[in-house]
Amino acid sequence: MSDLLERLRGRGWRMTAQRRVVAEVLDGDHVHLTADEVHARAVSRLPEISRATVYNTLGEMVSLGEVLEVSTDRRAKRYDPNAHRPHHHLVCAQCGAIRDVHPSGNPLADLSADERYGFTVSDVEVTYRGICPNCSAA
Amino acid sequence: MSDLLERLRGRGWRMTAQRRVVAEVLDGDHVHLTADEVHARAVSRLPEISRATVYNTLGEMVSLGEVLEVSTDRRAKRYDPNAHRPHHHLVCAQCGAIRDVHPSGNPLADLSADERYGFTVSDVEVTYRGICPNCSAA
DNA sequence: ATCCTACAATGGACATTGTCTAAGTCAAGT
DNA sequence: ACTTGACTTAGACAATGTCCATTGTAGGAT
Repeated sequence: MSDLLERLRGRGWRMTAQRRVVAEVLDGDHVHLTADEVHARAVSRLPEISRATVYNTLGEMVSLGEVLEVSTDRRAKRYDPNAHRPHHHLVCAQCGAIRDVHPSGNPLADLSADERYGFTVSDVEVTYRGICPNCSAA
Repeated sequence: MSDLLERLRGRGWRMTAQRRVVAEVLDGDHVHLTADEVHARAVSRLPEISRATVYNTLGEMVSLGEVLEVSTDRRAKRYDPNAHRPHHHLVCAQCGAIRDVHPSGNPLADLSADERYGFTVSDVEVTYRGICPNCSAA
């Protein structure tokens, strides 16, 4: 089940109970938990795990490129284990639900040279906003 | 000079010294100050202005649609007085410098129906990241 | 010009998210 | 089983933002 855990193990990561739990909590599709949500779920499996460890572990997974940081709102960062398929995000403006999406165009090509102001542009991040089916029904 | 101030006045905004100063500080092109930066500059003109007032005033200008909130990093929100020309942002990953940009494509059209998961998509926000000329020289 | 009153400003407490540190603990190689 | 350096912990701290009770004031009414 845990592809993420497998990949991390294969990189000589020192495996600890805490790291295992964090990786397991984070695994899955369309998963975008905040650090404190990860911590809350981790605590239910390993009650003595500390907040700092969760933050550290998430940070390491990001550095290793196994997890992406997502900032769809300006509250907490969210962590996306689906790091190996490039994608953007669709966010419900009301309830905050997030889906991974794969738009067809390439926005990098849409930025002309004179709109780059001499920057070396390397990355683009696209966030779609709207209302999810649940919220528009209510 | 202050278009922003003019527009606000024209909406029956109750004009106070504090609001005037905030509007003046914020006016201009490629301006993207954080709330505390606005506060710092406001204080130099009106020493007794409080932080809460700056936050409130910025929030009201955003509600009135005269100023945009921009979240290019996950630290402080930034406020962009250029609310009447739709645009996206180009951010230096190193020093945080921000330029307004106007890409040619329409990313909304790039999101197919089956990638919308039933959402009513109304808006898209694009952030380009790269290194600015200053930082790449250094 | 002065008075009223609703709206605005103040300052300080509080909340949330995240970082840091010093000390204790443990995984994994030998 | 030892040893060691990496990991974990708890809690203090920092940055950003919100809230509330109190005080002040802009602008209309008199």
